[in-house]
Amino acid sequence: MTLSNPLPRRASLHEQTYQTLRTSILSGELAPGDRLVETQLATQLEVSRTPIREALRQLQREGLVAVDTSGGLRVISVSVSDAVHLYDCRIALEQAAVREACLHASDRTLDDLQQSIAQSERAVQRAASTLNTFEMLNLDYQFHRKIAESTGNPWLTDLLDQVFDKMMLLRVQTTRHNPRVLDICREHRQICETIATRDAATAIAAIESHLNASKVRVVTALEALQPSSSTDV
Amino acid sequence: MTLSNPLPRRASLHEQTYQTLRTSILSGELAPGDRLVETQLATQLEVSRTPIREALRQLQREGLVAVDTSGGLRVISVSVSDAVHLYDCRIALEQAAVREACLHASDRTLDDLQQSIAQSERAVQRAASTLNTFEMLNLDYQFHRKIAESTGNPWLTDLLDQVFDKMMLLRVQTTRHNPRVLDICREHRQICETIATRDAATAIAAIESHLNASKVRVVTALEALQPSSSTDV
DNA sequence: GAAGCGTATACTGTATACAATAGACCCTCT
DNA sequence: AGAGGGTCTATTGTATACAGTATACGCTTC
Repeated sequence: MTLSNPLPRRASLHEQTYQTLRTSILSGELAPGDRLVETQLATQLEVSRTPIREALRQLQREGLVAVDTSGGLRVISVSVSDAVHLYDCRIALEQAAVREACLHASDRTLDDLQQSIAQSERAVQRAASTLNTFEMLNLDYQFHRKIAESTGNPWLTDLLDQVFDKMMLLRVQTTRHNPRVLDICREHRQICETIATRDAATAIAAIESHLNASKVRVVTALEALQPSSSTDV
Repeated sequence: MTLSNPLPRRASLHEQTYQTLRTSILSGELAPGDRLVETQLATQLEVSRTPIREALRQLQREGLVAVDTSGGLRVISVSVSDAVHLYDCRIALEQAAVREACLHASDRTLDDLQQSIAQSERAVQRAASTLNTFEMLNLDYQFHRKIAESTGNPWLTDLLDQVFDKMMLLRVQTTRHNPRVLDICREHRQICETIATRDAATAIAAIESHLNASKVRVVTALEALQPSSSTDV
């Protein structure tokens, strides 16, 4: 008799703490600019400071938190120019992603991609009034992430994850109304179809158009929030 | 009487430890596959385990070390397919970098870039027999990094830094002979000149050509080291 | 009221202790 | 000789203690 599955490993406290803090930041519960105080977090999460410190070091390296002038850590704040810069990075990486997806994605993967768009559409129609911003942004990024994954390039996926995290922060900072949900699903479907044709040039043009439109929308929203920033830019 | 400079802040042990470990990994002193044992590192660096753990968490998030099946940390090992994938990411990001550099780099910055190429050439000619691999790769990556910096996009620079680190690891793994040093400086000069013309399409073509040549060289070298990998790919 | 100083408290950086787990080594049995 | 079990040692995960630094608050002086 052989046992086919090893016993499940319980996630370490440090790992659980990391996930909790990361989700809290990306959902906006810990807001940009908030100071992260080890002793308070340790009390709230009912762990010692050790897993807090270790999780914060990882979040620091990810760029989601940064040291302030007094040595304390704060959630980063994403400015208009950050938004532009992040979109530039994103466009570069996602163009590479769709090009590689045209070359390497299996038919099975493309089917999965189509399925997940359909699921997103159904989820959005069923729950349009109850999905919060975090959840809807997650649907958006999950689509893009699946394309990256379909390239078989884990480094590309990891780099894009970092960009998506910061854009999540940005979008949480800006979104007081729902993104144009059905439009986005339609654009996703269009991108997926161009990938399925295996025509890299068309797919690249489609993703670029999609992201440039998104860039304009987000940057405009950010500038509307911060009139003084727009005059500085 | 006012004092114009604050007192210098000494780097924390955690920060010093991080830099030491990172340099040891990138120089090959801690080799790919080596296990990183907290207690031993703490003894060697004469600090407690705390700054070791914190530094290792950051290196883990950077992807330079990874957890093995038993929960211990090891320096990652970069395979042929990793090499290909990293070059794909690099090409995408560096094409964006040269395009933005054509748009945004100040004339002052371009002069600085030319100067640093000249310095590299002088350093290489003066010390061709004594510069080690790490130092020479550093000169190479410094050039590329300066282009990224000239875009004014800190996120792009950070993403590229991550890619460069892993390629440093890869190159340390493969380099038993000097890279073609003078050829690289000539290619760098050529890239810099195309950026100075502010012609993005030409600059993009130049960086792509440069990186594709490098990709072929490095992948070939890796495959030569690992004959079994080439049959698997 | 505002500014400056002193004190108390809170926070951060680091070392150390304890418990759980992994790995090495030795002994016994087949 | 090889396999299995037990014990010892080393390592990792986590909590706690201590020292240095930052911040808040209260009091005094102008």
